[in-house]
Amino acid sequence: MTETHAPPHQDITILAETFRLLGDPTRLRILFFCLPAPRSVGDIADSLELSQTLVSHHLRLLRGARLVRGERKAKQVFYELSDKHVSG
Amino acid sequence: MTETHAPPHQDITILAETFRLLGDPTRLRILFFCLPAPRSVGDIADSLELSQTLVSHHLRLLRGARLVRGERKAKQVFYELSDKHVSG
DNA sequence: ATTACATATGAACATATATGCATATGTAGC
DNA sequence: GCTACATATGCATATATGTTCATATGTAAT
Repeated sequence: MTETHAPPHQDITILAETFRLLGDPTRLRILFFCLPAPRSVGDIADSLELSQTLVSHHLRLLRGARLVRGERKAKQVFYELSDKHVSG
Repeated sequence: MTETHAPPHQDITILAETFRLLGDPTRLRILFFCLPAPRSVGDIADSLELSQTLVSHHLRLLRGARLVRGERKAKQVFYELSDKHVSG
């Protein structure tokens, strides 16, 4: 029985939104970089050779979609993927 | 050993491009609709209440990324997901 | 050939989005 | 308090992108 019904609009919306966020090379690089371990904004910017501002902007979007989580340690904020089961 | 190296630029580019294409609700709906069985352009347009032109444009993008494959049967063109192992 | 039907293509346009610049906010030490 | 460092935010902008309209291409029947 290969019956399949279209997913409800809301699911489609959320799915598409998630894919859209993953659909940018800069954001993907940021995500991969944070995959092994939490990284500070400055570390991300330096390592990926991106401006601090740009990284912050992208992190905001990723945060908004709960793809990433930021934790403050003194002056720095370390970001990690919010789905813990992904990074192990 | 949780060592992870960043994927090469080309892989990132292709991945991001794929995600970008999936990141639009209309295209997602089209893909889900073609998931159970090949569908003609007209069928897609009617069923999803989209203009024929719009469907064609989106199908072109999906074709370009080899996410979808179109086969002509007389006047109609039927589209299916190109990765056969997905639909089974 | 002409007509009808199905799909594709190109141009135009309005909106979305990525990026940079300037600046604000937060944190710690003097 | 002030200064230095790290991150975030708002505005401006150039480019990308989704959609529509008009039209072209392809296919089949008369």
